[in-house]
Amino acid sequence: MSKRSTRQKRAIERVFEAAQGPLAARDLVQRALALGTKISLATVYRIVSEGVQNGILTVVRLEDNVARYERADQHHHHHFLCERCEQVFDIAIPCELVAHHVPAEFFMSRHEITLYGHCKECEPGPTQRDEALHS
Amino acid sequence: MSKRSTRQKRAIERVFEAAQGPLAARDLVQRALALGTKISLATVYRIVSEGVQNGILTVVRLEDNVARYERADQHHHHHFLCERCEQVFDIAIPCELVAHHVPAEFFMSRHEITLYGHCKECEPGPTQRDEALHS
DNA sequence: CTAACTGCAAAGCCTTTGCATACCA
DNA sequence: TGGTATGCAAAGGCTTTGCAGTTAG
Repeated sequence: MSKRSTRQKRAIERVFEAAQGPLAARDLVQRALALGTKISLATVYRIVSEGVQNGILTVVRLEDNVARYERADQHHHHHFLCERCEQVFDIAIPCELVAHHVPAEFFMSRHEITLYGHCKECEPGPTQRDEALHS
Repeated sequence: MSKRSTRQKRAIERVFEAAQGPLAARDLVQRALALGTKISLATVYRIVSEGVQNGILTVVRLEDNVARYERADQHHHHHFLCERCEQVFDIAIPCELVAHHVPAEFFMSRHEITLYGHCKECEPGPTQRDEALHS
């Protein structure tokens, strides 16, 4: 459990409050910095790991292989990854029927639905990954 | 494109033919070895990368942060990750309605549905991760 | 004051890559 | 034989951890 309230923890809390979707460790560092609080990646990882253990945060892992974190106190939702700007957005999809189609030999504790594509701001074109490859 | 047929490539092909679900790089090495073909991790990664580029294979990334690969010539399906034995199983779930619930500001190119839980062989108990932590 | 926390740098895991060797055609 | 493919080891990206210095209470 968290014993002390520090500048860094308060900054991360504020960042999560303002967030529209799950955030990666480096996003958290940048946004904390934007709020005027310097914080290291190591500390971010320590804070979010504790948050996950406490059940305050959940981890979201999509295909791009970076862990993102979001507050656990939201109602159930799903995620959309824009493959151009690499942002993740929260999305709601009815999913009651998922549970009804699990074969009998499996015991499901939870599910994830993830959509991939691009968002409104991102016109069709090269992905950020492509850009990086050619720079 | 693949220019030559080598022992290693043939072994990996055979492994994929026998597979029941997506396989991680280290699984591919082990199973090729079980078929009597020695192969390095580097070569496995090169072979599957090429397969993905050619559209012969697809990548499956779940929450445990390892890339798994499977043949692309299967009809659409989803995945179940047993959090105990860390095996991934193919599963079919009707998903037509997913497309109907995408907000207008997103353009979806594909989706993933992933189930987490445990399989029949794995009784409830500590996960493999837990075991590793306490050994 | 002192236990908890932070930052830095090093290490770990998965994956990719450079380079010398092996091998298919 | 010539060029492709492989294996090893080193490097890269994300995440974790050890340790010394900092800070909350």
